[in-house]
Amino acid sequence: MRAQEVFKAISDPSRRKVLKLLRRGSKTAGELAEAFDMTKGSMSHHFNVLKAADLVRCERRGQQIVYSLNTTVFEDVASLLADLFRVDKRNGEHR
Amino acid sequence: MRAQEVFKAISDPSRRKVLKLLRRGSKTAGELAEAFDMTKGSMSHHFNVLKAADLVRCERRGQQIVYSLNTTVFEDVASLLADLFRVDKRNGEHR
DNA sequence: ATGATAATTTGATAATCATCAAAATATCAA
DNA sequence: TTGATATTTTGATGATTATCAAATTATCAT
Repeated sequence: MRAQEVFKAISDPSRRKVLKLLRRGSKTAGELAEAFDMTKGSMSHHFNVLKAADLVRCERRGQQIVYSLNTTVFEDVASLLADLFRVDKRNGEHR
Repeated sequence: MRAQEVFKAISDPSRRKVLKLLRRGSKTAGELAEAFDMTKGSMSHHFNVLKAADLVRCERRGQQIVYSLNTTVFEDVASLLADLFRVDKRNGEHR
């Protein structure tokens, strides 16, 4: 997993909203786009960022493309965060 | 806690490196800056972003300013992430 | 007060990012 | 194959961000 791509992806509020919408189950690109006040082109850009971070999966179903949450990445992100905040007990405070 | 500011803050590799350096204990602005290939002014900007997100605390000690990790935010971020990925069991998949 | 050191702030510039409108691709249905 | 629908891709633009150099603030020591 690329920390860079994951953190960048979730740093945008629109993309976090997409993730939240997907918690209830998969949705088509159009259904997701309806929930936003921006063009489908812009939404598609956000989908790409989320895909690059492997936070969502997508699958074509006829004319539409169905997006779903990739929950397997969650553990990776969680441990990465834990790592970031894990205090090293061996060394003390600054003098 | 502001999700926006926290996620933006940790989306930058330099700032994540600062957090990692602080795991071992507090450090002065100068000590932190030494570990990077950029001016102290730029580092100061990054410190400000981390402070705005409440990820670090700082305290003046004589001529220097000592930064330290604020671990209390960690739980907030963790639960925010968990929330983001929590799958809602009530509703099924997309038809 | 003066000079030295540590750090921040400011103003400018270059790079990245979000967004839009329009064009392109893919699938379906007639 | 033609038209309609769903989505993505492209090219351009404005906004945000990272960075630097220089100016500023704060503290200490003399």
